[in-house]
This record gives sequence, structure tokens and C-alpha cells, in this order.
Amino acid sequence: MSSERISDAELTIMEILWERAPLTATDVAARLPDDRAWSLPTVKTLLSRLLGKAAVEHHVDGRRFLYSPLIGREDYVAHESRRLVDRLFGGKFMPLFAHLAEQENLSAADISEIERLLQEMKS
Amino acid sequence: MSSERISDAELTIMEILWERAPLTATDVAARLPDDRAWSLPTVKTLLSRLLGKAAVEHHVDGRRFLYSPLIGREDYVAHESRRLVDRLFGGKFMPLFAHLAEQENLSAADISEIERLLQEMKS
DNA sequence: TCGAATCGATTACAGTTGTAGTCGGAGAAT
DNA sequence: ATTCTCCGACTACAACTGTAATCGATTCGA
Repeated sequence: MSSERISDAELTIMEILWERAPLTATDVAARLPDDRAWSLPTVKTLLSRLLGKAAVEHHVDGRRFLYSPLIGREDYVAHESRRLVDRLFGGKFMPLFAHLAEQENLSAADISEIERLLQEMKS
Repeated sequence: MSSERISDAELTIMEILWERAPLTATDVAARLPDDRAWSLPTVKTLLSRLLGKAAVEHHVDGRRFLYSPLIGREDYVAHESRRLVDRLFGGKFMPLFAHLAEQENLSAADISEIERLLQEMKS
């Protein structure tokens, strides 16, 4: 649950923790993508906010904290996808699919792949 | 273009203008959905901000303004969809489709509909 | 043991967002 | 002409965001 929204900057932190956890604040900072080379204080602020939002937890390790995600990536992705569908496509999947299919200019390979997925679902 | 993000409240206004334009601020307020019964000043603030973001334009009609969208709904939807794909699915369409298909629990009718769409695209 | 390096906590600060009040001017009604 | 009403413009203000500096405590190295 925890319907507090995770901001863009916070998501950057979550991605790092989803990839590997637990990590210290310093570890997280070291794994930042190059285009987001934030200072350590910034990383700590973001971690605190995520703690407040119950998106991560920490436990003490000596004199520092080890952070781990509390929200799963799957759950987050599902939540955000649903949000988009609700906001822009009247809550329905098909219009989104139609939009994406048109927009993304699917290759023949993509189409086959989708067909395979559909077959799978039928069974 | 105009990469200024449109906020949630602002989107509510845009939806009204996409459905029908031009409209005065008072008209827009009258068409608000019940769960967003904002005051007239609020609506005017949001319209001003949208003007600042070049998402709407207005022209004078006597002593009031008539507002119309400058950004098309299609463009906005495409932009936001792409944003989601980039943020959460590594910019690729297929993982999003796979996720949605699984999540949304497609009916047999949905599946046929998708297959039909795919056939269409092949030609 | 005494300074240096680290930690987490607290504070900062401007920009955005949600939500609205107030004010001065221009028309409308009398 | 005077008052009332309505409009857009400006102001308000707290919460959230992005980005960081500083501070007090602790520990590590010398």
C-alpha cells in the first residue's frame, strides 16, 4: 500500500536498492548513474524521505545503516502502470495497447513475440 | 515540445478543454468533475499556469478570456506513455506489454481484439 | 589521547503543486 | 452618475521536490 508517491529522484535510489540490497548510504551514492552524480548529503536526504514513506527500511550495522527496499519493484511498476492507464486511457487496457502499438511502430519480430505471448495466455 | 510537465490538477483542466473549446474560466469551472469541485479562483490559477507553460492559449472576448488547448491530447498521451516506458521499462515496449497483459488479466475477447489489431498492422 | 574522518540528524532554500483569498478596474444596472 | 458585480491579476501558503550545507557524536588512526 503506502500510497505516498515516490518522486523521480527517489526512484533513482530505489532502482539502486532493487538491484542490490542492503546497502549503506555511501554504497548507494557510489552506484548512482553518471547523469545523477549527487552529493552524499543528497542521497541521505532521499533515503530519509523514502524511510518516511515506508518505501525502504534500514537496520543498524555498527555505526551506520543498511538500507533495503520495502516496496517491490513489481508492485511499484504495477502501480505506476495502472496510474497511467487510469489517468489517460479511462482505466482501460485496450486503448493503451492500441496507442502503444501504433506509436512504437512494431517490427514483424515484435508482432510474432506478442502473438506467442497471447497463445501462452490462452492456455 | 514545451517540456514543462503538466501536473495532475492541470490535467483535469486540459481534459475539459480537450473535450470542448474555447471556454471561459467560468465555463471550465462548471464542467469540473464532481470529485474536483474547485473554486473559481483555483481554476483561474491553473489556467494561468497552463498559459505560462504554453499548454493553452487565450484570446480576448469582450472583457473575458476564451481558453483553448495548444497541446493536443494525442501529443500529451504519447509523451506520457513514452515517459513511463522510459522510466520503468528501459525504454522498450515489449516488457511493458508483457507486464500489462499479465496484470490486466485479458479476456478471450481482448485477446481476439489484439490479434485483429496485429493482423491489421501486418498489412 | 587528540585530531581527523565519518555518520546520521537537522536545517536550508528555491521551485512546483494544490488550493484559495483579495484587489483594482471595467461593465451593467439603476 | 453611482453602485454593484464580475473579471483577470496578484498574493498566499503549506506540502512536496531537488539539491545540498552544517552540526554534534563517534570512532579510527597516529
